[in-house]
This record gives sequence, C-alpha cells and structure tokens, in this order.
Amino acid sequence: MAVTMRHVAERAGVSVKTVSNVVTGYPHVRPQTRERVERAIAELGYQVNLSARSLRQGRTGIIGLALPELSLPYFAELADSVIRVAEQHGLVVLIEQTGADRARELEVLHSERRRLTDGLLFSPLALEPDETALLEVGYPLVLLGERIFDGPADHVTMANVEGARAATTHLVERGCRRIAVLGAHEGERMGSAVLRLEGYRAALADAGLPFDPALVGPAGAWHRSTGAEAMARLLDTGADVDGVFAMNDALALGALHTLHLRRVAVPQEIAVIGFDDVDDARYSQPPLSSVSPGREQIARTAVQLLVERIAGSVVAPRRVVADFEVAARESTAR
Amino acid sequence: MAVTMRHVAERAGVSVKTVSNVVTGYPHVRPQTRERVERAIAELGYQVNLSARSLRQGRTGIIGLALPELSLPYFAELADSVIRVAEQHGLVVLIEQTGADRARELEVLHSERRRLTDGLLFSPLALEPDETALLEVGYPLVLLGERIFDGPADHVTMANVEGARAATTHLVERGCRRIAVLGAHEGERMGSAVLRLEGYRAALADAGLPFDPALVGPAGAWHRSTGAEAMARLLDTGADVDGVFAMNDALALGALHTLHLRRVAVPQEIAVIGFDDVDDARYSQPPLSSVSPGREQIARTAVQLLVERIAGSVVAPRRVVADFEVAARESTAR
DNA sequence: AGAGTCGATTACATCGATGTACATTAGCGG
DNA sequence: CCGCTAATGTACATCGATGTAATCGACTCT
Repeated sequence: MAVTMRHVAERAGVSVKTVSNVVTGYPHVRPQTRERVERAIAELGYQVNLSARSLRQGRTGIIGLALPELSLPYFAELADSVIRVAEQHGLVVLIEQTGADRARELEVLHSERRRLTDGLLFSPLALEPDETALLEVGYPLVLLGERIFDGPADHVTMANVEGARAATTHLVERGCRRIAVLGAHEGERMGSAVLRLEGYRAALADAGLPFDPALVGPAGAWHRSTGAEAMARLLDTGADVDGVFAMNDALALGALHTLHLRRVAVPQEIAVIGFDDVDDARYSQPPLSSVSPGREQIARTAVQLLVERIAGSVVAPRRVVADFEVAARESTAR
Repeated sequence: MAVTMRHVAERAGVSVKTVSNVVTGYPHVRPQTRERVERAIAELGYQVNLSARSLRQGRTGIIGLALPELSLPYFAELADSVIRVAEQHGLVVLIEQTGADRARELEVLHSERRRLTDGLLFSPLALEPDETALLEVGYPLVLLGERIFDGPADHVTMANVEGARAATTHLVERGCRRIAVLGAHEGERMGSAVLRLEGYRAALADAGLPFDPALVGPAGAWHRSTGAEAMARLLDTGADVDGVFAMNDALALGALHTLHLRRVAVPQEIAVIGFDDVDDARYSQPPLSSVSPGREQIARTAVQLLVERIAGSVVAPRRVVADFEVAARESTAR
C-alpha cells in the first residue's frame, strides 16, 4: 500500500540508505544521484513514515499542550499562539484538556501519551504548589501560567501580582476609592487567584486605602456566568462600590452584564477592569479595560524553553515572567 | 534509559511476547503469569513505546483536526468537543490552523504530518466546491462545516440553509419587515456565507417579503470588528432596518456593539439574531438570540464517521446534517 | 607508481512492539 | 493410558527509517 524508501530506492537504482541521505539532507550525495532520487520520490509520491523515524530517533516532533479548557477564550488564544510558534520550530501540538480537575491533571502528567510527545507545556490549575514532587517527571516539561516555587520544571508565568497591582492602581488613579475584586478562591494558597488578590491588596496599600473583606467577591470558575453572579451578590449586599477589578476578562464581562441589567452606569458609577485582554474585551459594551499579559510572548518563550529542554542543552530550572501592560478602554474612562 | 518490554520480560522471567500479550489484553495468559508481569511493569514503571507500536500496527491513535483559527470561539468550542469525544474513542487530537488560507488548507491536506495521524477532520473555508478532486486523499477524511457536493469524503455539516431560514423567520415572526443580513461573501459560490444567504432569502420569500440588496452587508472575515463595521456601514447608508440576521455570533456581537454606540435600542428598534450559539451569546447585552447548530452532535458524529473510516468498514461517502434549534433571547424579544 | 585521503555509497544492525508459526503442557473423552 | 483439542508460551521475522562500519573509486602527494 504505502510507498516506502525501498520502493524509492529500487526505482532510483540506489540503496535505501542513499534515499534516506537525500531525504534528511546529508551533504555528501552526488548531485546527479540526488536528482535521480528526488525524481523517484516525486513520481511515487513518497512521504517518510514518521512513526518509523520516531522509533529510530527517539523523537516524535510532537509536543503536548495541557490546559483546562479550550472553550475558555484565554486558553483558546494561548493554544492558537502556541501552535503558531511550535510550527516555526517544526513541531506540532497535541492538546489535552484537564478541566482544571486534579485527577485529570495528574493523569495528563503521567499518561502513556507522554511517550508520544517530546515534551509537555502544562498549564496547571488544580495542583498545589507544595506538590512540586509530582512534577518530577522524566521528560521535558514547561509550566505555564502560575507561580510554583522551587519546582523542578521550567516555568513561564504572567506577572500576576504586578499586573493585578497595576490594574487596581489604574482604578485608583481614576478616582475609585471603594474597589471590589472578583474571582477570589477562598481556600487556595497559590495560583492566579491568590496572586492577583495579593497584587490588589498591594495596590490598595500603595494608595493608602483600607482592605475591606466585604469587597471581595469569590467565584470558583472564572466564567462570565460566575462573574455575573458574583457582581450581583456584591450589589445585593448593598456594598458601596465605585470600581471593580475582575481577575479575568470573563468575570469582568459577566460583571458588565449584571451592571447593565441593574442600570448601573459604567464607568461613571462603577469602573471595571479585567485581566487577560482577550479579543472580546475590545468589543464589549463599553469596551473593557484589561491587563494584557503578553500572550504571544508567553507562547514564544514557553516553546523556546521546551525546545531547549528537548535538546537537552540545559539543566537548572528557569523562571520567566512575561511583560504586561494595562490596556485602558472605556470601562475605566473617567 | 527508557524501560522496554525486554526489561520487563527479564524481570518477570518470561518472553517479550508474553509481556506484550499482557499489555494488550490477550486473554490466554495464566493469571499467575499475568500477575508476575504486571508486578514487573509496576516496579519498573514501564510504558509502551507508542512509536514502536504505531510502526508495527500502522496506526498512531492520533487524529488531526484542521480548522481556520482556534481563537475564533466557534472553532475553539468545536475543538473542545472533538477532543472530548475523541478521548472516548481512545484517540488524541492534533490541531492545525489554516487561517482560512487556501494554500495552507492544501498544505494541511497533503502534509507529511498526515502520516502521523490516522485520519483528518477538516473544516475547509477557502477550498471551492468544485475542487473536490483535491479531496481525493489516500487517508480517512471527514469534512466539517460546509456543504460540498459529490466530494469523495464523508461530510458532517450544520443545517446552514435551514438554520438561516429559521433565524430569519424568527425575526419575521417578531414583526420585523426590513431585515438586514450581515456577513455575505460576494464572489463566493458555496460555503456558509452563500448557504446562509440562501436561507435568508428563502425565509423572506416564505413571508412574502422582497429581497433588497441594500440590506445585504458584506463582511469578509466573520469577526466582531467586521460585524461592527458592517453594521455601521449599513446604518450610514440610511437604510431603514428593523431586524438583523448576522451569519455568525461574532458578527452579531459586533453589530450589537455598533448599535449600542449609536444608541439604537435592541430589540425595540432593531432586533438581532446570530448563528452558532457560542457561549458568549448568553452573556452579551442584551443576550443574543442565535441558531444553535448542535456542536456536540457535529463533533460526536464526525469522530464517529472518522473512526469507522479508519476501521475501513465503509466505502461510500456519507453526509450528515446536524439538528439545529433557535435559541431565543432578549435581542429578539418583542 | 604506491600510499594515503576523501567522497559516495552500500550492507547490516537496530529502535521496540507485535503477528505468525510452532513447541510444550494440560485437560478430557473414550 | 492413548490421542486430540485447547491453553500457554516461545523464537523469529517484521514494520520503515537511520546510525555505523565497511567498501570502492578517484584523486592527491611525494
């Protein structure tokens, strides 16, 4: 059925190895031999069998990307970027969804499928920072998104604390004094929620504003619906609020939704800023201010680190924090 | 470095083949032998080398999913569904982005990477329907999304014409008489744009309403920004409009954006309905009515068809049209 | 002209798992 | 107890490409 190197070799009247040499670009092949082989390849429509090559070389050219859910815009956009960057390195991307579930995250880390990928980009949500031992895997691993201290793996993270601080300060600068925060995770000790809360508190401190627990709106999943609900709960408590920092854009967009329903003017009565700067933020009503965490840069860096790990050229774990900026739009224009 | 079957075999005191038999679940293995092997596997942390297995069996357990762009919510959600369904079949998914570019679409169809996947789910945007010859590929292929007549491949499509017709009728039923359509592709002969326009015209005809070319808003890419622009252009022409059928939700959300800016009341002055029923539609302001094309069903069916093709159990190309329904929300409530 | 080089090519082993063919043992009816 | 089938396991070839070592010329150098 399939055309193999042997067929090409016979057709071109050379050995199989010579065909291999031509295919892989080995320099010492006489031009006329090379041409003969190339003609045979074209005529037969030969393509290398990547399984065989993988077996022989111990590499597959595939990297894994494990993330919570593709239907979350931030991760979809991240995946988009990762795929593009990987392609520039001649790699393809196999995506696995963990649903932010601890068991699935562990499964992904140790699955048989890891034997199929040269390395893994992993965006953990459920694993706790003191579980770094679980990250002692026997293959190239680069973590995305959170800050995990002293782990054995490379790590590319967005500036969670600083970004949140900048977002909150942005609200302060626009005159907000009673700033709520949406998306807190109560029991957690690490992860974006904790870090962004930390940044929020730091900004309040910078401005000499008190931290008021009544202004903290918890939300387990960071979806629009939970953002809408958290905002509603907050308004229902009668809390006096003039600014909202939502820990991601989905939450912020959900909050905008609630504010719209309740006829609260944004940004006049309450200013809103999000985090992630997903494409949608630009098109909400009003357009949403947000912290742009450098998604492209994260993807580029992460793939780069992984490629270096795969090549085996590094030993010590590395941390990279991507640059961020505050994208100011109408939702905080006052 | 890596543990192979030989190591396991030595440890368990059996032949390599027996280990293989245990691993693959061959029934005629004495329980005590099986147990010995399993213990050895556990102790050594053995995992099969999938490259070797692929080489031997001619299957990789990977399917490809080629789509325009992951950052478009519809495709992100589709990919999400496909990955989930594929997992139930023991398959993993390799995603490739074509950017709706003709050259890239061809590249994806004939790339070397196809030797790495057992089959391909392909959502073409740029290929024209008379190019079905290009789909004569030597591997299992299932097309998603559009209607291509007489192609040699299986095909799962949403009810473009009927869905668009139902959406437009939905507007008519709510009293709209001057219904604009957004997202037309002028030169095209096939593809969603043409089909949805066809459905739109059919609904007008059903209602005895005239078709007015002035109410057709072209938009190349189906993004929020183009939707916003198309809506703005339409309003600028001074066209008298009381309803908008947008060919997808992104366009519709963009249109809502423009209408909001222009202080046009939705749905009172202009009712708006979209297509795709992405998650966001539920959370826009006002919540967007949309045609829900049965994404889950499409993913499920497509993977099912592909699996059957891979098994080689079918010959004739099959067409499946997924069920749809109109999700009525505030943007058309009047 | 003979030794020594370098370039081009080949034969062969190998990566790790699995299908095939066969050997051995066990179980069972007669 | 013999003979036969079924269960259990083994040896070996094989999937397709590539690394290694060896071969064969042609060419340079002295």
